[in-house]
Amino acid sequence: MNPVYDPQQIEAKWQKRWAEAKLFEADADPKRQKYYVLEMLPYPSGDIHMGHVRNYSIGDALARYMWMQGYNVIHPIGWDAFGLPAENAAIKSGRHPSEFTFSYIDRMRAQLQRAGFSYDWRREIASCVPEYYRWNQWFFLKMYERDLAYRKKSRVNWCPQCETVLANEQVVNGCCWRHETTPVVERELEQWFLKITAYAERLLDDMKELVRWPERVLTMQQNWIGKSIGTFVDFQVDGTGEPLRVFTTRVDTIFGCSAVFIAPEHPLVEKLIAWSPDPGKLRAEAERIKASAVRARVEVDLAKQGAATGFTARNPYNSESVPIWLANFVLMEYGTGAVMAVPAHDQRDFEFATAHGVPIRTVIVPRDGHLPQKLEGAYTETGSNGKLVNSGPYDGLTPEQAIERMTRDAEAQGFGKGTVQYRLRDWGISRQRYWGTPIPIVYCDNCGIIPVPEKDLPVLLPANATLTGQGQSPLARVPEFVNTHCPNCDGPARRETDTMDTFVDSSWYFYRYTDPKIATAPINREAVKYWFPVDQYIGGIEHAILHLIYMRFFTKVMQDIGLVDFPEPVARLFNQGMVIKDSAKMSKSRGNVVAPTEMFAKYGADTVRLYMLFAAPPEKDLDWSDEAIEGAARFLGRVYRLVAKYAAASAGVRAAPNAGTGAELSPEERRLLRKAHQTLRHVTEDMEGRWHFNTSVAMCMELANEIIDLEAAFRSGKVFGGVFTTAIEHLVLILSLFAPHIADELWEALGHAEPLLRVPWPKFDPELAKEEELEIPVQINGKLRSRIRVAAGTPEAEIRARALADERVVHHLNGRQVVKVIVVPDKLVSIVAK
RNA sequence: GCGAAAGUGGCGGAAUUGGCAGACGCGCCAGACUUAGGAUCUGGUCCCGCAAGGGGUGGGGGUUCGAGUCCCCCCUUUCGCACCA
Repeated sequence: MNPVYDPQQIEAKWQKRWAEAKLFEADADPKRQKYYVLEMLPYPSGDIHMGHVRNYSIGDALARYMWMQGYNVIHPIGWDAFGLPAENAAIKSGRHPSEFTFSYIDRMRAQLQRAGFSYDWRREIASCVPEYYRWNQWFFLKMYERDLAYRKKSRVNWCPQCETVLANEQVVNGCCWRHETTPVVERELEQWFLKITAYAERLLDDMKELVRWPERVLTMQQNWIGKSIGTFVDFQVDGTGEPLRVFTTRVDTIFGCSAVFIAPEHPLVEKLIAWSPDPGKLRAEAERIKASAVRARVEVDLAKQGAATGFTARNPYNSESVPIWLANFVLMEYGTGAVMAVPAHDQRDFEFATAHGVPIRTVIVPRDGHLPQKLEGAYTETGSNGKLVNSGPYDGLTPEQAIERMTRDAEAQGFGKGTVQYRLRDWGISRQRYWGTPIPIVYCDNCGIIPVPEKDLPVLLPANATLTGQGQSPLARVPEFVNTHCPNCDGPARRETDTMDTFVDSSWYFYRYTDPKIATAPINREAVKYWFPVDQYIGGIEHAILHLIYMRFFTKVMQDIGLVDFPEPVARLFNQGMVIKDSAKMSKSRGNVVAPTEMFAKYGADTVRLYMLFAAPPEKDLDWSDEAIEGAARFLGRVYRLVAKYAAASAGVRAAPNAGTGAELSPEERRLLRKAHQTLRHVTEDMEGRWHFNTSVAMCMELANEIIDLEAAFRSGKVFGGVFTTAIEHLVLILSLFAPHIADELWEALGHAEPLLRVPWPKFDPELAKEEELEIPVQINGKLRSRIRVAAGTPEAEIRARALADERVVHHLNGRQVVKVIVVPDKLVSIVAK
């Protein structure tokens, strides 16, 4: 055995061995309990980054632990291979995006392999190959059949940097999610949408299955779906008979309605302009309001602006006519684009009314109280503390009662109805870019929109498109692609030239892993039945809404078309923190990027991985430190030298392992075994529960320190070789979760033939882990005054007597009267004296 | 503005249920071995104090024999939502 730790040599050796032994290959086996560890698949950008290393080190520790616990572990990886960066690189260089993509995949695969992650590489997938993306097209057709994919002209978010459309989920603070400083602009385009809104209720409802998901992810998704229960009320524009429908969640306040606000884009606006005595002025006002509207979300606190239209609308509840205003804070895309204004009971309306002189009328008051003459702000009580006034037949009801009764009355009289509204919008998937899945649709002059028949899939992405990155879809300039025959009438037809959002690719990839090559269907139902659900999914919080809601949506569609028989694909989700440096996210522009490959070359993968797990608990951000990683390297070096020295010197002694308990053990031996089992207990509990790998690694360090401390005792014969061996073997075995290469190397040096992944995880012995003698603190009036040594389990009375007899305690009591003595066995003694 | 999480040595972080604050590591100090050390090993390292002792977990109050942990108020940071009617 090499006396010097050489991670490069050891890691290469074991990676080769593992591959030859097919150590990480798992096949469905009904006789064995399965476990599915999934990490978010990387985009092939060229090199893996520290965030990947962290994410995958966590997953790898878990996968290895589950293997050692005897599970049949599926642990796959693949490539989210379509997308803009490759296309942009291609535009710059004149080469094809697939060239970049595949060469990057090769490079990053080698880097992941260099890290020694326990992936079953037979299951690798890449979303940019026809064998994969044809099934995106297949899902699209299934959704089209069920009216879940549809085309409509709509105002969409356009990122001028990406030169393409973005989904609502991809707009963050008014900017593109990939270009955080580029505001999105609006465009009117014909777009394909997936009807995720049809699943809004189920996406909400099934959250009750997601008990092992982080609360904040569920909250974010809930907010994103934004369900609210309310009422449509049909006003009428006076003198025209034109209906004007508003949506409200507070119909109970409608007797306090003193205006109707409409969005500047509301279809009624054009009509009002036409009817207006001064159309020019009204149009100008509408333009002004539109320009100041909420749409420009980059602005945080928008002043409330409005313009009176000169028209009034009649409130069907009390036949009162109120003015119609254009208002910049009313959103066209939510509800009906029109709201009733109740300044007394809605803060926004209150602000607007105060600024623009709209009357404020109180219709809800505290049940046993009054409201001030002049309100400071809106009174928004909705519960039984409030009651209705000035509301005709509804006076005296609580807001809750009133909402129910008034909605019922509106329905009975035909001027309104109860409704549920969602913030969630349908998912726009059309992208005017090349490097994505072609949308399998054909436009025929005779037959209209015709889906490509299933048997004609895949619609291949043409290899020869010219990429300019400007505006239109590149596919539109490839005549051989565009021009086709109608599947229906065989007449000339044109293909859809947009490609799909790449989030479609990642909405179902984890199913494909279970049978990555199946050519007859997107997924193998039998394989999915065995392997699903994903037991543990690990990835960054940035996907809390985007990917994690799309993926849930896809699974529900798959359930509806009979592909799977469960509503949720992922049982447990974990979001790891980011890797940062100098308290900022690593980025090329900041120049604070630490390349994993360089660190692997300098320290070895084991050290980097150990450090990733040790430096912070996994859910927190981890600030990379060039110095602190040295500590991880030093630790592995010490363990290596410990075992190397021991293996060389004591071949005879370690042939007699003895991990038994009993009186024959020396105090040193008991101490060593205790530490070994405490470490095992800690790590086992950590893996099963809290996932504070940083403390697990710390425990390994403590165990190593203890062993090194007792090395002399071992040499002098006070510690029997068997016990020493047991302690070292425990250390190496536990370490294999975090630093697998060195662990296998040392395990082999200790005389074992099997790699650690195949060694059962030992059960800790609670008896051995127990402390036998304790030092417990004695407090007098809350201050620590002494410590007494007692055997574990000493009865209360004895502890009490020992504490009171303690020399230091007697000294500190100084004759004062003992009022009370609290003894917590094995923990502490607290004396109250006066 | 609303909601959530967090605030502990010079630094990363320990302290599952209220019970010795600072485990483990980094850094730093001293020493050993060395031609040398950015290798390795040993010891030390919350603050004040020679000591006895005192103080200490963002600030202030409270509950308790006992509070980093529970309660109230305030401050700061991070994240999410921000006109969704």
